Amino acid sequence: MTLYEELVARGLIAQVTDEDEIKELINNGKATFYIGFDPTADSLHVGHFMALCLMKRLQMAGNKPIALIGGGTAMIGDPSGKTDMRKMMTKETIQHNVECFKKQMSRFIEFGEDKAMLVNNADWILDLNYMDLLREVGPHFSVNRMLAAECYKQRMEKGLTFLEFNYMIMQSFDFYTLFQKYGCNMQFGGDDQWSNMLGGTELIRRKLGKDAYAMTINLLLNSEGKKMGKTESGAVWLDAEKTSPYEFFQYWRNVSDADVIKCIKMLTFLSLEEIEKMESWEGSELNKAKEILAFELTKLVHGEEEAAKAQEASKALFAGGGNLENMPATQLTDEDFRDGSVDILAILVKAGMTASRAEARRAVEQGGVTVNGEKVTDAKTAYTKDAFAEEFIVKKGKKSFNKITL
RNA sequence: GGAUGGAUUCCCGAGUGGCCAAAGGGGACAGACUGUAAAUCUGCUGCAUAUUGCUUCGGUGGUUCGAAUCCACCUCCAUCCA
Repeated sequence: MTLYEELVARGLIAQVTDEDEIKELINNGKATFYIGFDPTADSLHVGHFMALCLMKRLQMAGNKPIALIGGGTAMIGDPSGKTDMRKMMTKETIQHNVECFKKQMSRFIEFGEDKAMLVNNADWILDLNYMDLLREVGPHFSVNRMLAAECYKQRMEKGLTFLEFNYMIMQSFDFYTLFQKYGCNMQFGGDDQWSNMLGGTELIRRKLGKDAYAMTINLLLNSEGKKMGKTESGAVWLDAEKTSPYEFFQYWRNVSDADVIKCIKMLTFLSLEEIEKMESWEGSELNKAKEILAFELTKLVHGEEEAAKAQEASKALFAGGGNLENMPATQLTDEDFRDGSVDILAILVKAGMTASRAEARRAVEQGGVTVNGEKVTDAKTAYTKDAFAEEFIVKKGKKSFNKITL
């Protein structure tokens, strides 16, 4: 099976500019391709992870990857897929994020001579001269056509500033620059990047009369059509400090039936034969597939050891028995004790299980809180230090656990 | 620059002087049912040392016994005209 065929089988490919040519290039390791990552936060998320996996797959087939960090484009903010204007980030924040991205990326992709290359578009975007740029690339963009692009269409109702409007031009300029500097002939990205990427291939064709190609991968959407990798409290981060391996594991353990196989195909490196077997699983059997998904992903992101720990903790909590060592834990301090005791509400808040005492009270009143398996019915229930000498496990709802220690 | 319409709680959206911590829907959270899934039903949804107090309807001032609601100025957004 060729690489291209595998990508298709995994449901990764969304759109391509020239299928035959792209097949020829990537199957034979002749592509030098880039994927852009705008440092909009201080950690990568699942979407980035997918792109990095793609990079790896292509690299294994002999293609040359360039990871581009958008230290320059982040100054503008990509309007694609956004309904509202983005807050402008300060230069300091962007710089900080760039550093975080670099660190995290090097965990997934090997950079160096004859390996992958890491570049930052701040290096060529920041020093651009407005007039020079306008004269150089301006004539090659038709405003009429840009406005018709899908990524701007959505914004025509809500409003689009000139700043954001320029994003496509800068991204195109990136491709144009990499093409000349490093012979980069392909760009990959999420499907929401399609119009921006086409801008680049067009610019290269018009300015240099050469062909460059673009290919987008499907966004990871759940069966309801929403982007995956998001929770109520924000994105599922790859940084263990922001999303613990346990939380990360749980996120994937809890995907809905309809999405498991798709996630395994798109995100893991399990062989297609193995996945094919899982596709016949039905009903509660799918739970096995979810466990595999959660374990494989946690392993890729946090390493095998952390994945095993997370799995163990999850088993202990949900199936009973097993090792409780690795469940989320909270340590109380003297300040948490008032007159020698802490009440249950304070514990829930301290453990981050509820946002406020009022919310904690509601959970207790509705019968959603247990301590060591016993339901707490009175919100005034308080504990002295002695209570924490033994194991003290609070459970809120069905899935939220925390071990409380002194 | 001009005209018009807007900004309400996590989101959408009602409310045009007291009965407003603010309808309704969505989401989130909790309960039942289940498989750590989905669907469905029920409850719940500003905060707090809690028969009360405090903060919140874009911002700042003002009118009033009392303002999300009235007035002034400002900021931002949309549509049309330039």
